[in-house]
Amino acid sequence: MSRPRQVRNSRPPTIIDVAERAGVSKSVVSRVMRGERSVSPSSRAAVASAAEQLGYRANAVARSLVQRRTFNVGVLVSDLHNIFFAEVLDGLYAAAAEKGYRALITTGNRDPAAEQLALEQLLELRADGVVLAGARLGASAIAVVARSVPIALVGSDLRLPDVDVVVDDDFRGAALAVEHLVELGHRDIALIDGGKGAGAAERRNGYESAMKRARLGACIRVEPGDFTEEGGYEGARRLLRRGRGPTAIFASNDQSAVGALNAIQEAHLEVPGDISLMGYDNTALAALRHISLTTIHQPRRQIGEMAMHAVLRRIERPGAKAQRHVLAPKLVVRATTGKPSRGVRR
Amino acid sequence: MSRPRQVRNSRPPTIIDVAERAGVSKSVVSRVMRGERSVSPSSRAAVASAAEQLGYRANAVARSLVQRRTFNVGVLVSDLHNIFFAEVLDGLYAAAAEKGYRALITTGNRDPAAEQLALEQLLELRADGVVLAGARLGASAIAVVARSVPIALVGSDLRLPDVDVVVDDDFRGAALAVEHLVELGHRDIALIDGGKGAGAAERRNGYESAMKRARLGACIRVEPGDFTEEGGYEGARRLLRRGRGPTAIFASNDQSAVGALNAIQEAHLEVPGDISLMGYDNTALAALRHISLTTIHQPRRQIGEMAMHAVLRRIERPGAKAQRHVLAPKLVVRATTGKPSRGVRR
DNA sequence: ATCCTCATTGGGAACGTTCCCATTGGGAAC
DNA sequence: GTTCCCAATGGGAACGTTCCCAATGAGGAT
Repeated sequence: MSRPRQVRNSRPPTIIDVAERAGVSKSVVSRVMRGERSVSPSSRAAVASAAEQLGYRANAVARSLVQRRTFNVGVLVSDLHNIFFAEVLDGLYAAAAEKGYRALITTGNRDPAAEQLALEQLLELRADGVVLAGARLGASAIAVVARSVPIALVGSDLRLPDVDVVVDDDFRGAALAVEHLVELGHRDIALIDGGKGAGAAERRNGYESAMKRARLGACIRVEPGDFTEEGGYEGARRLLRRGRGPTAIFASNDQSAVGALNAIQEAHLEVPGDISLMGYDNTALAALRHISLTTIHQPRRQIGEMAMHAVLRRIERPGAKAQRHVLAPKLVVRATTGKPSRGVRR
Repeated sequence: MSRPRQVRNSRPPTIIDVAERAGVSKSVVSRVMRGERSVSPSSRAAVASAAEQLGYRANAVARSLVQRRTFNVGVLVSDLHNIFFAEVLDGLYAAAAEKGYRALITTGNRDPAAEQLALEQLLELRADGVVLAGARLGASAIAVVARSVPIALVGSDLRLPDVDVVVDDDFRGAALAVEHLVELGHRDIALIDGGKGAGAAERRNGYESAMKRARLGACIRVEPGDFTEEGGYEGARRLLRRGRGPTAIFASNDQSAVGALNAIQEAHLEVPGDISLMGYDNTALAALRHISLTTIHQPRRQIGEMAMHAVLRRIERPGAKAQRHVLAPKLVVRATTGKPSRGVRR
């Protein structure tokens, strides 16, 4: 009685299988695979052909174990729905690839507990470094992790020891917006706030400070909001309801600007004829010709690149100090801003 | 002369360090960590406290090596900028977590060569399975990989052996759109095509077939497009330029519908008063109150869940056959569709 | 009292690499 | 012809787990 035929999807070939077929030792195969040069041309050819025939693929798991590093950098993104992070990820990827690392993305879906778990798993996988993009994680949790692995933050401006931070200068960005509107001749410039959202506080401060600098301190008006379309809509409605509405609205992000746009149209006002509108972030939304929103651009891709560079730098030089990197925003003028109307409004 | 003090950031603790401190063997520690129950309460407590004190974290790399599986499922996303995939990823994640796996995301940034490389790396990392979401990879490349690891496709409807496929029934979805418009009384319903985009061909076929079924075969008009805003804009402009324009435009995706919306407004036509407009995908764009686009919804999250389930199923039962899973789309009526105007147009 | 069972424990092999060190042999230098 | 050097090679240890098997001993059944 014969054994059942071995149907097993035979294990993937190892370095030893390749060595046998090529008639060399495993050391030689290893050297060829790693591209070392102290291998004779004939061995090299034999190994290459044997590997090809067997469909050999290096086992990164075994390699990571012995090298005690993975060349993986974990990226924890709070929210993949937020298009803002897509471009940050591009930068992250590109910078990692350039230095021979891979970026591994996970997400906690805006849930702090899930984020904590995801981070934990990244560490179990022995990621050489971690980038937290917009993480909702508590500062203490981050501080703990920072002791065991290089870590960089994007979006959240926490000041922790041994944690790199990459942020856009939101204070300056908001000032740019105000300056643009002032230059056009606006004085009654209202802000729709971002509440507790990332960067909201800085944007509010930037707005207020720029207004004061333009001697418009008396015109400061901050309407509550929350970075959502709904919030922008409600905020704008409240602003327009009051007796003397502003001639310009600066929404703290594009999303809420679009909401505001809606409220403005419902009030039968023209943009920018009757009222000017600005957003922040320069998302794809703002670029839609249908919306064509004047906004502030953050160098998203560059933010990603810098964050990755920061982590890689500290991976390769364990002693190096973490830093705070601040990037400059840019004004993007589109169709929603113009000179204030002198005529009747409302 | 004393040696320089050991400044080295001492290696992370291993199972052996924990064992020593707890006064048991490494086997016991391993058992506690894996939650096995044949461990005495006292040992369990000792191990737990030792691990806690040392800040021990299991090394997934070592575990994966000996178990010859990683509990990782690689997810290759063609484009993180495409919000469509965000929700698919949610489903993917949820389904993986539920079964004790993790999803690891990578991307090729729409570049086939980069995708190939990313896939290769996923396999080197020994992912137990792979999900390709909207991959631009060639069928032959996928077929090769499918021989060594369970793989599922989302978005691209390739029919390959040993490859699970999860797709929305785009044919049916397009028919839903046409039926909705016909019900409202439209006859001249034009399609703005999606070119070579994923699902475009099926949507076109669904449109044509539904038109014929409604005895409107003579009214079929397919305008070239490419799933972009620009393409939608140009397509709509061409449609409106002709003598007798359609009373309804069905754009093959939301993005191009927004472009079309723009062209319509430029032509000083009202939506839906003068002309009705539909999109496809029910993206966040369509939901903006400012746009409020009638569209076809794909069960994105469910698509992700099914793809992950398919892969996990074949990971756990290596013999299992791959399948093709087709999900049903849904009509979402918003503000851009209405009865055709009898009056003058243009 | 003796045997058996079962829960608990410990030790060693294995996973597939890389790294280090020793060995080999051929050619250059003397 | 001897010595030396260096390129090329091979073998073994190590990485940190899991898994398997053997050993131990307590307690129940006889």
